[in-house]
Amino acid sequence: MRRDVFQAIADPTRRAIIALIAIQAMSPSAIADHFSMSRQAISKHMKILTECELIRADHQGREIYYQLEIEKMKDIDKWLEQFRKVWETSFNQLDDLLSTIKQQNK
Amino acid sequence: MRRDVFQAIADPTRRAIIALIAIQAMSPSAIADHFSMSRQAISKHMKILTECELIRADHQGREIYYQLEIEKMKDIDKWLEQFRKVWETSFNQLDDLLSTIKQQNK
DNA sequence: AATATACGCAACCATTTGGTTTATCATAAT
DNA sequence: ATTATGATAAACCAAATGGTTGCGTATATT
Repeated sequence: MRRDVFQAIADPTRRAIIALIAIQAMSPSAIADHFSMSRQAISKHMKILTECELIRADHQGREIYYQLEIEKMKDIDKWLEQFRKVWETSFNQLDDLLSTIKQQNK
Repeated sequence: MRRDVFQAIADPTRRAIIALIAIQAMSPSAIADHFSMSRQAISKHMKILTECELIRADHQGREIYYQLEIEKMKDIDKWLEQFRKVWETSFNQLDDLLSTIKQQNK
């Protein structure tokens, strides 16, 4: 059972959950109200998100407030970093220019 | 069959492929040499990456060179944007400070 | 003390995923 | 013309995924 950030954010429901609790910590039931899905299904998503440490559980009485672990989101950013170098320089435009020249010389 | 960037990068092999061809366009066979996996399996990954427009096929004779569509990678960056706001401000440190104060007041 | 609420776990199920092997097709080389 | 090479497609399979329902348990409420 693979359990990393990338697999976690692959599911659209989980991405929506992340966006929800980024604003404010929420209980599973409260989250479930936002989806047409059982509370148990949400619980499973919360488990996956917890396992890859994208969220943290904060027990308060019989309720559990899940909070986004924003630090972990940076993992995605870190992975993107290598590509950001490419798209921030104008390599692409340069490529396009070069192939245009090649075409013209034919 | 869902086919979006997030589902595409969920698989570690596909992430490795993306990193490979980011440097230089490559044929499926050349890519397959980097993995202990059949050429056909790589082809399937290329198909998925193509379907979500993360890569582009460049046919040259009987070979196909796959190239990263760097623009599409920005989709991930765009999604991250909303969270970047959170981690770039010092909300987290503030939270930590507040809970420390709460602890001390007990 | 009895009841209601919030939650997670287990068992189950259909579908998807990620690989395999075999077959087919197109281009290149002999 | 024949053979070799590069690639996809199809059929198949085990495992993972994403949901369900039913149940047990802890905490609140009455």
